[in-house]
Amino acid sequence: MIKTKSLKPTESELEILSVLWDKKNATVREVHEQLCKTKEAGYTTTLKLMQIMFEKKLVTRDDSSKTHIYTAAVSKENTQKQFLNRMIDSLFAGSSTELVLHALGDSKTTNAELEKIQHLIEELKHKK
Amino acid sequence: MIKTKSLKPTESELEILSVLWDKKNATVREVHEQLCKTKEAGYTTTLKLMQIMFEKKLVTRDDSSKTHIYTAAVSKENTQKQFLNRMIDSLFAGSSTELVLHALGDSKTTNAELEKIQHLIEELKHKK
DNA sequence: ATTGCTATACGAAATAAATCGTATTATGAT
DNA sequence: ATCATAATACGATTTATTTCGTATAGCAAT
Repeated sequence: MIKTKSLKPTESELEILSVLWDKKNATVREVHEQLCKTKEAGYTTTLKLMQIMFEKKLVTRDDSSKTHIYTAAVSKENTQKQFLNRMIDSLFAGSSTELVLHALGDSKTTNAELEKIQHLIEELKHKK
Repeated sequence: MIKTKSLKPTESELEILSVLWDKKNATVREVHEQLCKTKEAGYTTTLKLMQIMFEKKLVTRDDSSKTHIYTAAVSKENTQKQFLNRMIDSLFAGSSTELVLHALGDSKTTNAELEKIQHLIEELKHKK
């Protein structure tokens, strides 16, 4: 088992990671443009954030040319898992089922999606 | 629709809320004892936190006697919903299905629980 | 080479969260 | 009434996070 020194991205870092997951890799400017669509932020703020993330090793970068190119260093899957688990522990008494019930109960999930979930559940049941 | 001025509890505040949800109401000491089981913290730290939560109206309290009695002022359900939504938005591209798939895929959910979820899904499907 | 543009580096201020020490006050037992 | 105990109040410090101004450097066009 790999020691995944659980680095916990902050909210802002998460936003940046999302962009990087989406684009595979991007410059500070590209990330910044993307963020601006939803929130208000100065360019140097984004830059600083990404530099800090680099120090924390949340991202890597290619600095061979003047304009650096950033890439997420943590996988979306692991990060999702990490947040999910934290949430399940702190809010759902450790029961992932409770979380699922809430997530579904609330939402306007389409039938197609519900069926997708049903399939997964069938698989899981048989795997036991 | 009630204006749910989205108060966002911090991690520490969430831990305290959990105790209150569990116990219905409790003194600072009771909350503190509970927290100590899992983490390290000074009594006055817990006290201060709860005082701040009182100012933020995350909790109410009965201060008619010297030892105040605290009660959660936000419901577990709403708080769960709020965090779930935030998480779905920021990490699962707005797709609650994706979140559910992850939550289930990862875990050692029992068959009984899986069936519980299946029932809910059936209900949801027919409600359309 | 100088100018103008765009980038990074870096420090420092502003804000938010968590922690704790000390002062004060209420209450019950002597 | 006095004392000991246990509670709250509150301010100060520390740490984390976010924000941004300013300095500096690369690069292309003139």
